Amino acid sequence: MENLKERVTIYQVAQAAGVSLATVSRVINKQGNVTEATRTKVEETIKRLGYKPSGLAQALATNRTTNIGIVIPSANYVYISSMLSGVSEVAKEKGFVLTLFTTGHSREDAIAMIEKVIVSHVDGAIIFDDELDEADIEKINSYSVPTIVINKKVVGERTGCVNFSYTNALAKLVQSYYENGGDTEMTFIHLHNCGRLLSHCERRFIAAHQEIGKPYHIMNVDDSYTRTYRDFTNYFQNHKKGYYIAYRDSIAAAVANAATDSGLRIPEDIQVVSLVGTKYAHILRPTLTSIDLDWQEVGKRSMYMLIDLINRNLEEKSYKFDANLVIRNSTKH
Amino acid sequence: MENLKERVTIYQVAQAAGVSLATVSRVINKQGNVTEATRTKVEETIKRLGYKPSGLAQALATNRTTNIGIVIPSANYVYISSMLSGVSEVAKEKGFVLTLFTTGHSREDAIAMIEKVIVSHVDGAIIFDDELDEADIEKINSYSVPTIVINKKVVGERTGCVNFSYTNALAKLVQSYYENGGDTEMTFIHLHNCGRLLSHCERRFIAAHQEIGKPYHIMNVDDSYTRTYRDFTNYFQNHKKGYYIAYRDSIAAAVANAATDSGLRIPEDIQVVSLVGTKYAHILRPTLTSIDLDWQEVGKRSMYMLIDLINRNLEEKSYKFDANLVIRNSTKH
DNA sequence: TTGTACGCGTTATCAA
DNA sequence: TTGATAACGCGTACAA
Repeated sequence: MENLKERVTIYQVAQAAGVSLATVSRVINKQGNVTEATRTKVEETIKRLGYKPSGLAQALATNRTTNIGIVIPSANYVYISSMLSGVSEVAKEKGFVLTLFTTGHSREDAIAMIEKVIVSHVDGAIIFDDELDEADIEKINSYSVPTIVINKKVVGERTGCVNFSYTNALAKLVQSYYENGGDTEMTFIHLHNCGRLLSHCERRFIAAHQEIGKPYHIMNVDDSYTRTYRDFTNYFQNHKKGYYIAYRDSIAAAVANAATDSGLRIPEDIQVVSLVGTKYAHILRPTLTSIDLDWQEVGKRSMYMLIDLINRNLEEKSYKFDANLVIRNSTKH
Repeated sequence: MENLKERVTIYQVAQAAGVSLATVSRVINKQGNVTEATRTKVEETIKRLGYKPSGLAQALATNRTTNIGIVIPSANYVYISSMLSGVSEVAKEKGFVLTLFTTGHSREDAIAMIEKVIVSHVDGAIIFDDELDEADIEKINSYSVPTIVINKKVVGERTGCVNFSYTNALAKLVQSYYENGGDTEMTFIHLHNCGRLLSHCERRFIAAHQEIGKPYHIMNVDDSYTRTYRDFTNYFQNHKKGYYIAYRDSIAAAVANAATDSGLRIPEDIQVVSLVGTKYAHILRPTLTSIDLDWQEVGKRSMYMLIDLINRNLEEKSYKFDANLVIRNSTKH
């Protein structure tokens, strides 16, 4: 209420400089039609009074906030912060500021965040949250805030999207595994409530096995390095062979470390794959076979597309990133 | 300009509901003094028209944005995003939204961001950027936006701070190294332009050696896993022993991996320490001796303090986190 | 080149 | 319980 009470307004500047507030406004916005004399006079008083324009009032008057809303899961995953970093870099370059809307695991929460985005008057939004379905996207779209949706195919007048070929890469992985004489059954590590990307992969994993009539396993684990490490350490007491597909590097590392620490060899006894690979996939030892994607690039591209969307010159409203399977030391092939 | 053209205003709701806009405002803000009949009537039209209040106009009228500005380096480090994650969690719990101001490596850039923070009318700010000095903090303070500064001792009427005991932990590390019969010289890995935290540590490292009259090394490296790995791989051709102190996990891992891949043993030949340890310090193999700090907790605490500061009931304006030296497998002791 | 007056979408203070 | 009306701080046609 009172934390900004002494804010200097444009009106006070005008008065102190002996001009009208319109003139001050012109000086601020560097519009022409101001004498060099008055310009310097105004600028001097601005300095002297320590005047800063109110972004709020400017935004209200111009209907532009130079704010971009970004909706992401609150989970502190490396690939998410990489993406954010990419978005942030481009936003900065283009003079935008990012407002963060983090979602929890529930759909209600995600919807509540969408509401906040609408209320917040952002110039555009990037949405990366698996809980939202098309109806929700429709909603934000109906308020005509330009939106780029990540990992969901949806385009519209004011909507574009960025997608990945994860499931294809995964299918290829499964296929080549058996073509190369894979002998033990593959196990997909299921995490509860970990979003659409993972569940799509799981479905594709199952489908790929059904197509070729091979048996497979699904295994439930908590989304935590520590607990997964503990669970697999127990598990490896009785299981000395296996091929495990984990969601992300930390989970895969938990499996790999549990195996190594249990005296099993990678990849001879145990093979591990990380679905969402980050730079840690090649920093960790053994290095992890993973499906790689430059998430920073995903963020950048999304932001570039959003800016084009805002300026109404986005040609291709859909973009697809290739996720590449990179074989490293945690698998035989 | 036109991306929000069809925004429904409170006035239109009032007209459609056949009441005055004051009444609508009361309904929105759930203030009493509204008949149940008119309340439902208004709420119905709000639904029907899909009205959403404008956060901008609300903020302008109330002088409260429910936005918190957070100034952080653009570097995509794990500890920074952990911190951000902590801030974000508390912000969400308390009904605030985060606006991100990322700074580059230059001081000018950091100052420009401070300007933006002031313009943006946030209710408070958390500043975690090593480029800023006290004069800059003074400045933001003079605009009376409540501020929590991380990693810089500065308190004031509307300013608090959160600090760490990194340098103490580092001094202890050096001391105990020589007490335990450390034989090879210690090498501090210097990164250019990597902020105050690192340079403070470096100074403390040097001082600790000078106090006990021991020689030491400073080594320059780029702030990148790949390049550091490459440089050390070359370096280890001619150096078969050493104790290296790196800024963060990735850099330490680069040294450790380069050593291992060059056929050297850790910790027998090469010892490595990570200054800013994150969860990867114990995921990586060998596990890294590091100075640990719960950065998420740092973020949380900062946000809690900021909220208290905003509400004018922050008792202790300075808080210090203990950074703990954790010995793991990358060092002998 | 400069100033006047109105609009942006709310909240809040008074009257009614 | 309601409804005018004045802020909030700024941008901008239009007039001077």
